[in-house]
Amino acid sequence: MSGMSRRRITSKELAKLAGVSSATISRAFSPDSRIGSATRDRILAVAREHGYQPNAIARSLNNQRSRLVALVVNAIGNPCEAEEQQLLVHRLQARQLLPIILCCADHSDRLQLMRLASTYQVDHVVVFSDMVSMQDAVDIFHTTKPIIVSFEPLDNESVSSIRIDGAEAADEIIDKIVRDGKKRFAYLSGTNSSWIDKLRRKWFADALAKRGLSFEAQAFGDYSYDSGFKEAVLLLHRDKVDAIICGNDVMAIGARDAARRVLGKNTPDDIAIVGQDGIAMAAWDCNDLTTLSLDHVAFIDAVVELIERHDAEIEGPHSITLTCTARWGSTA
Amino acid sequence: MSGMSRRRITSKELAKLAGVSSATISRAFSPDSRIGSATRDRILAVAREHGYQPNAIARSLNNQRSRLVALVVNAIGNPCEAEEQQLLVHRLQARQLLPIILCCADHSDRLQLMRLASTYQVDHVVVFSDMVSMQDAVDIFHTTKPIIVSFEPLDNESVSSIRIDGAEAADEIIDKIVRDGKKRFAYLSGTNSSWIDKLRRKWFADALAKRGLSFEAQAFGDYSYDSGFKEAVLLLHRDKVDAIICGNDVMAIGARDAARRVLGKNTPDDIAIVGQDGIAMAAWDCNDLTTLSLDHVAFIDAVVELIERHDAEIEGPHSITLTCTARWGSTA
DNA sequence: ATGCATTGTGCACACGATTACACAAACGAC
DNA sequence: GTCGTTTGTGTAATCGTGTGCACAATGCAT
Repeated sequence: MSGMSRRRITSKELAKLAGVSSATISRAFSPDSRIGSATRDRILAVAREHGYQPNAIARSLNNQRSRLVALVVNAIGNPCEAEEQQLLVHRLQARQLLPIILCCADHSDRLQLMRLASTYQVDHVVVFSDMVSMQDAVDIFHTTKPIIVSFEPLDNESVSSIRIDGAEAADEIIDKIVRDGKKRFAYLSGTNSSWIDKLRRKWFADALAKRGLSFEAQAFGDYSYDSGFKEAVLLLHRDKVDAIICGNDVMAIGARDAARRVLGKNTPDDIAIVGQDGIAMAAWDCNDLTTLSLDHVAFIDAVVELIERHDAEIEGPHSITLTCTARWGSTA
Repeated sequence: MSGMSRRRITSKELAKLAGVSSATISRAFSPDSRIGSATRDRILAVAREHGYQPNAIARSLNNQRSRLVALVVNAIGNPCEAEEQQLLVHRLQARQLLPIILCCADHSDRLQLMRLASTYQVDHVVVFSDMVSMQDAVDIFHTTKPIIVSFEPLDNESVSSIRIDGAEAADEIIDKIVRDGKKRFAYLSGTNSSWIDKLRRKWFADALAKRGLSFEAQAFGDYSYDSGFKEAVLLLHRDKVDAIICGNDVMAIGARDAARRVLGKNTPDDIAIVGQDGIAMAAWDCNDLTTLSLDHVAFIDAVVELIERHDAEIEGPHSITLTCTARWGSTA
């Protein structure tokens, strides 16, 4: 417990101190290896005394297993992903896996960043971001056996994926809004054209089509409050819509604020606003959003299940489908 | 570009393919090493063709430098830290450093988690969380030379830190509220008793004392909207306060909602509510919070500066002080 | 032509662990 | 007492790079 020693002690040095060979040190730290229990106890005691812990970098090199997991995300701050990230990080930590965050803000260095991470021999890759092409991810991480991804289903033997189905819930929501008398719908996308965005838009477009309607206008934001606010002003003013389906909850809050503040219109009477994701903030009293909600716990359960399959070296990709539900607030 | 090769190619194999020794391969990838430029170009071409990239794990073992950075945080979702995390991650990535997230939710395994990370020979440690004692961090990471931390100043030769000063801004805010006629103040803490919480409370307590006032009540939340909501109900109802200083912005939003919803009181006339952090959400139209704001960019600049000093092996700890400012909204 | 500095490359070892193999000791069965 | 099995430990190779040292080749000045 001297705490002052600058350098980390190595297994060979500890071996000398304990009067054994370095192989025995290693065995003392591997639960299922042949070693006398007296020897193990003595070694662990000496190790504790000198603050020894096996070097995970060296172990990874030998093992061909780093216990590192790359998480590819759009952003850290944005709550639409944050809740899932938080859950996943906890689950990984419980399994003694360490998450490396790859934050892919702008396109230029996304690939370079992923290449850097692949260099660290990560055991798994979870792609949360809809900004990165799955094909790119596969090309870069092809060495790490199959890849765990989410959202985008890719016909590749080495990719497991999670599919999301919100068609039914979207239908319920559209049904309610149409019955409330709204006629002119707009879709406010979160990205210019990502796979997940197209999918979500289709759920609502299909529900409208079923009733002989379609989107009168479409706008593109960037998943942020500010973009929701700005685009909503245009949609309401220029396109005279009375219902806006937003790509996520944060933009929906921005749109609601814009309607109230700039045009003096209130939900749900003058205008209907719908979010997507079902983040905690959407349920706050000041927001009370109607939203197409995904069960985050179930989602992360699915991710963890895929990772466990991968860890157990079960061959072949696997696909899990989750269903969204409508969560009702006072905005639609 | 076959993309089908299961195993990663090694430097020795590439050496055979390029007709050189593995040492030369290594040199081809090190910018400042003695190697013929023709040889380097040829090697890089062959490397690209076979998808070779040097193994960072092996390099780290040899280098004694992992280029990994441990980020110790309270939570990922909570916006009060998220903006800083996001900024820092980008800055680290730009320096080719990979962040490992340690999310310290409950106390039980915090230390174990940090020990696990220290095993990976991280080059730097940034402690954002006020839930972990700096002394623990120092004990665990003492091998990674000095530690980069934030907030808690610790008298330790191996710890650099960032100090935050919000006394003056707190004084401004209290001044305004007192001039508005508020008399009974409460402080709503974010944690039971963390170092940063005590510090922030003191800024406001001092400002009150200067005017012959003090906190009439104190409550403890957990930095969440729900805890802000719940505690505010008690403070307003039971303790009849008319001003609440909150430990962060999210709790302040919860408190504002509680005042409005449960007791029908509005800011700033009936009651004053103040947040801390200055997150983007606080400025949203629906919130418009008065808050003690910290310049996140300046803060992360400071963190990066400390990391750079550390990387350059400049000896000795260093301390940087940042000043908060008052950001005015309609809640106080 | 000789001496010396510079450049380019290979050899071999180090980094710190894990693990197949070998071997000694202990043990039980007959 | 002998053989076979189990148990515990050491030896040495291995994981994939980086790098000090040695050495050949080249360039340049005299």
